[in-house]
Order: sequence, then C-alpha cells, then structure tokens
Amino acid sequence: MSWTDERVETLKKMWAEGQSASQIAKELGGVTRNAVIGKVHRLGLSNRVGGGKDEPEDEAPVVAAKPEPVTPRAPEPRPEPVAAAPRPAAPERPAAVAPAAPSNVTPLPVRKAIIPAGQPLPPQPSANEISPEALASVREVEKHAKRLTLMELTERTCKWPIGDPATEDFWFCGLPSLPGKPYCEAHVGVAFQPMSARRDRRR
DNA sequence: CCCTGATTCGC
DNA sequence: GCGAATCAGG
Repeated sequence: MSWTDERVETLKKMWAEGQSASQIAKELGGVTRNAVIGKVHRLGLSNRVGGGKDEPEDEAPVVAAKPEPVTPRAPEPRPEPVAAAPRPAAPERPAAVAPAAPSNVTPLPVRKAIIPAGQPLPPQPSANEISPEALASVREVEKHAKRLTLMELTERTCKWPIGDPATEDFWFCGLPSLPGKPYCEAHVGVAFQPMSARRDRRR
C-alpha cells in the first residue's frame, strides 16, 4: 500500500477528528499505526487539537489567521457524536432484543425525532423479557462499569450503552468484552438471547 | 496488559 | 519517503 492522495485525505480527516493512529490504520488497511504516525509527522500535522491529551505547554501555534475576520466561528460548537453511537454493530444476529435503556428508567422522554427517517428500523421489542438472573447480573455489573466514553471504546471493551444519550448521564460499560463479542459477559447475556429463554408474558 | 503518540534509522 | 522497532507514557 502506498500513500495515495485519497488515503492521505482519509488520514488527515481522521487525524483531525481526533481518531487514534491505530484506528486510522485499521480504517485504511494495509498499514500499521506506526506507518500512520510516521506519515502524520512527515505531513507535519502532529499538533494536538480537540480530544488531544497533551501537555498544555506553550501557546498554541495554531490560528495563522488571515487578516479577514469573516467567520466568527469558534473551533467547534457541539459535535455531540454520542447520539448515533449506542448501536454497536452486532456481529451476529441478536435475538432481536434491543438495548433500549439498560439501566436508567428513562424509556422515552418526550423527544422521538432522533430517528434518521429512511430505512425502516429493525423491530425493537423494548420489552424486558430478560431472565431475572441476567437482569440482576447486569445491574450489579453496571455498578462497576468503567464508564468509558465513546472515544475510549476498543474491540476489547464492552460497548453496552448505559444511561440516556441525551443527558450527561451516559457512558459505556467498558468492562472487558468477551473475545469476539461486543459486550462483557453480563451484557452478552441480555443482548444475545437464545430465543428459547423468551416467551409470552403479560406485563 | 491494554492502549496512546514520538522518535530513530535502515531501507 | 517509508515504517518497524523502540521509546515513553496513561
């Protein structure tokens, strides 16, 4: 693989977005994170912006600023990328059980217009026909959740969303995920139900 | 141990 | 220019 314009574009874009070198490398494919980092430096864009966690050090060498104060726009208003996140890709067909609101007791506030409107959404039973044991297990586990943010998730962290994405009380479980699974043991238990464990139950 | 970016240096 | 190896750290 070589650094074609297109690949460099992707690199720049993702780096600007605060994506990690490994994430970028994964996206591009055919390169390691070292290659990405190397390229980043060669391109001279190793600055820290946004989600960076570097030392404050001296003044920010950013903002060359043209003498034309046209757009009084601040760096970033409020990306709020969280909204779309709570639906981690399911590697397999879950038993059609949607996470909905795992812990908090806030099923449907007042706002429902978040739906992208387009393709029909998958059926979301939203009913908690989960075995009491599994539920209890989840409750317990969520007390010890690592409370990771979207950016902190990796392939080895549980991606089960906890809380209400519309509020600050939102995070991801973050406990060690089962190998090959997107969730930790407890959450896999409620996410991937063996159909047999379900049945009708007047609520 | 998982991960992060930074740097070096042979190719 | 490239990126593996290595370093330094969270």
